[in-house]
Amino acid sequence: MSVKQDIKVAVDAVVFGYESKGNLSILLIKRGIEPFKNSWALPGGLVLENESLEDAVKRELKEETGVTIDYLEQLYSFGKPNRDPRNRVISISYFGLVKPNHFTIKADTDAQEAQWFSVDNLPNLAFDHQTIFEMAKSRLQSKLTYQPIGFDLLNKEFPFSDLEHLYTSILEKEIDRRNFRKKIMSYGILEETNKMSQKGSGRPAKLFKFNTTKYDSLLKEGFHFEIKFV
Amino acid sequence: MSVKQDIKVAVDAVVFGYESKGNLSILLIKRGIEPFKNSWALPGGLVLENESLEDAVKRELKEETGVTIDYLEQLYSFGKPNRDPRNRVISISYFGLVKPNHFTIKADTDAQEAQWFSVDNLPNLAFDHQTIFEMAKSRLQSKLTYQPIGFDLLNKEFPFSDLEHLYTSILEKEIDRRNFRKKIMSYGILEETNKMSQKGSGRPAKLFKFNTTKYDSLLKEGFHFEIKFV
DNA sequence: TTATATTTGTGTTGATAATACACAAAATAT
DNA sequence: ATATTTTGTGTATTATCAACACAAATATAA
Repeated sequence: MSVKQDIKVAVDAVVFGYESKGNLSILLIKRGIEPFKNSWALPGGLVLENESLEDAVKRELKEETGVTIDYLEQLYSFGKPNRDPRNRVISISYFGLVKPNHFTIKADTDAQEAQWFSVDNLPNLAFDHQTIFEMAKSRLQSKLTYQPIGFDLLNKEFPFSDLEHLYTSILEKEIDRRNFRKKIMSYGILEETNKMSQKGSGRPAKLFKFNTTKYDSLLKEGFHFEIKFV
Repeated sequence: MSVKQDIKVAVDAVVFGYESKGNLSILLIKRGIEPFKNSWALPGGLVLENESLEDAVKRELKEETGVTIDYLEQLYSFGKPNRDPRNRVISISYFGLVKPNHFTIKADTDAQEAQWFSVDNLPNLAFDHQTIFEMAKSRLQSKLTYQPIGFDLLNKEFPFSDLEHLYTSILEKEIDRRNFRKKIMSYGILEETNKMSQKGSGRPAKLFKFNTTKYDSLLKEGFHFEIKFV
């Protein structure tokens, strides 16, 4: 019983960016063709015959947005028969993070419009992209608590308070600043630089950087990153 | 630049079963055709045009093994260009659990051979199925610690020690029996029956059952299941 | 220039949860 | 009847979590 199968395979990416003072955004592109022409959608597209899924996402992101991705992992695969009105398309979705110094959009010739949208002010999204976004947001929230991915949303050097604000705004919870700092510091994965933050109203802050090497070596010893809240 | 895409979409399932005293197994089928003819492989196959991914897994499992699944979730999608030597096939893999009273294999007319294999004595697997299995095993190990899925590997009523052995053998770690029991009991998700285990050499044990309703209501109050170890 | 507002930086204490630890009771097998 | 296996249970110590407030450094406004 061999059935001729005609299913298209696409990838889509939910790419998060974070700016100081609680502004979490994702990258969207404006569709140039039907269906959902002129709607906003997640960047992505069909996988080519000879590229891996991850290569496909990276290529599409480059073509459509020009943004350099700092962290990428597979999210989930969506395959309901009618998620695309034309024909059957299954989409393997990816979860990405971008540091602020990589925010700049330079779309290729392929260029539809690409733009950052604050997550709490999203336009209507094409296809089932709203569902995909929601899963990505919830993945982001839960990952923050057991993996130090927050640092992939901050520049290499950052004041400690940026990390605080990142956690409170993304998890939508208050934290005790002293306990939070004590906890993070106790892990020894932050390295103090001798620089200070410049701008800003208030006392200047020391800049820290995340020490990847240290984190990796701790992992090998069975270290377990975990941030719980009130 | 529209490229004609010809990629096949398949599903595969890593289905775990657990028997008393530390025997963790997965379901495999013997392939009837090339490539990898007569090799063992994960149950699965091509997705039909009009069925969802999850329906496809369930159908394949029924056709190929006849086993009733007690827990099913998506695992990961594998899409390297040459994972199938014939043509490009991406596989959406699933993670399943089966209670002992559903172990019996009754393969359909479709029937290749199907069989349970102890996880520490697996044959060589077709395609990249070894990789898929390893990811599933590691998912099982980590899920055990933060979600009460162990109960989907036990019959409805079970002696407490079955749960103990399940944890120690799957996580390959020793536990303190008293502390483990104290912890699980403190959650109030186990209900005591008035039955006792019969067979077995040693003191008979009370039988418990997992109270799904209670667990669900606790979840709503922000309850967080967690089992840590030495 | 003085006062006000904003943000950074820091310790201690009490409460809660995790860990370490051993032996008697009930059954089966010899 | 004796030995073996498995179940069932409590306490004391230690580590972690949670609650809590104020001074120092700078920018802004009066």
